[in-house]
Amino acid sequence: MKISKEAVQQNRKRVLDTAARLFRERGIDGIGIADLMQEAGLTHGGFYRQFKSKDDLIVRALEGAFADTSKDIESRVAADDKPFEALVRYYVSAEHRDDPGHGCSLAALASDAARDRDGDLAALFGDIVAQYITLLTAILPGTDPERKRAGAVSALAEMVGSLVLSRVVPDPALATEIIETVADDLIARHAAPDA
Amino acid sequence: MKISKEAVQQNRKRVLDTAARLFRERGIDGIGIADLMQEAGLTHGGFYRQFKSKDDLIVRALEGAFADTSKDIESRVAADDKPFEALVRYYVSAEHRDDPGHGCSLAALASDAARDRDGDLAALFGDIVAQYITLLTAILPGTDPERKRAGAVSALAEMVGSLVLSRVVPDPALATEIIETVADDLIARHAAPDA
DNA sequence: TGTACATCAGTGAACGCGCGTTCACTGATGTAC
DNA sequence: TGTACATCAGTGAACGCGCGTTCACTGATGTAC
Repeated sequence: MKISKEAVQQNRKRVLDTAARLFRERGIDGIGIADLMQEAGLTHGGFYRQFKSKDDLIVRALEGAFADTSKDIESRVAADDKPFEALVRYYVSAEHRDDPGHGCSLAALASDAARDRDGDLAALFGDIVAQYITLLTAILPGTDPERKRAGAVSALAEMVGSLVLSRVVPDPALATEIIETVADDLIARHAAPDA
Repeated sequence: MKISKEAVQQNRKRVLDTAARLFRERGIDGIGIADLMQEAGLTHGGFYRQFKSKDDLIVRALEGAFADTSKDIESRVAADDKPFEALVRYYVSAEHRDDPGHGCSLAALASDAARDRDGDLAALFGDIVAQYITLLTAILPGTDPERKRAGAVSALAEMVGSLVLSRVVPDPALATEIIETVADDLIARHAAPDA
């Protein structure tokens, strides 16, 4: 059966959102087209009328995932008079750690993306890193632009690293210690403008 | 043909070393038993006389990988009068970034390991994280044990994060900036004992 | 506005390939005498 | 020390399964008149 134009758009969006979540939760090789389409309420046969290939879907879905995360972050940061602190508390948190499907793609898929260096995925992740650094540079307290950018780079590394480590550690006490220590450390370190 | 006991041990070690390198270079799903055995100079049929399954190999190979990395680190750190600085320069370096096959398993496979939370792999990675933190706590300058441990946790997050980010970024200038900024930042931050 | 028909999003069976795993076989090793 | 034989690491073909992808088909939509 043919289907209305609105239904087509809804279905496409549902597939993209489902993919964005499942790729982050299970890894790119951890979810197949058939299962993915079923979770989106469709059958696998129709997939190739919407996307050129699985690789095509991967890039489009993760572009969407990053756009969503960015919007999330910007709305939280804009509403706060201590934007850097707000960002850290949001990013370096048990909630973010425990919900990779709706969190930062960088932390969820970085080692996968690092492996196809020449692909579109690496290009996308490179852009994501650059945008995070720009955002962090903008909201870090301080006046010296060079020091702010350096602070942004090392803050991003520490944020992403803490999430990755906290996710890999099975011991809940250690996982919690990592999150709390890093969040406190980042906030304390950047509380005052550089003197 | 049967084979001498020494040859058996050599073959087994060659398979383990090859696996440890290829898993880190290509990811756990990025290398199959047949290709792996061929790279080790054998055929795939004999694999199951040495290992129970691919999962069994994964854990044993990465145990070996971590033991090798530990030995590497300890020899460099012991030979230096500024052990923390030596560790950072070794870990957060372009050489380490460009040779994942002989580098830290945490940075190479963290997002993969994070996904099978209940498996033996997660247990192993949890131990690795705990050991890194213990090592860093021991070699960090300072006297307050609590502050040293907190410094170790956030230093580890920053080190692992910088490697992961630097590997995912295709732009060489940005990749270099990440490595250099983080190494300098960590060393500067921990140059003096806590006051 | 109503009717006839072409379009095409989605269905479900099928294909080909690569992977982890199994198995009958080989022949050098190492042991028993 | 030398000989006969059992062992078993490694070989290569084969199996079963899941995956990405293709394709003939369906039938509601949207268009042409």
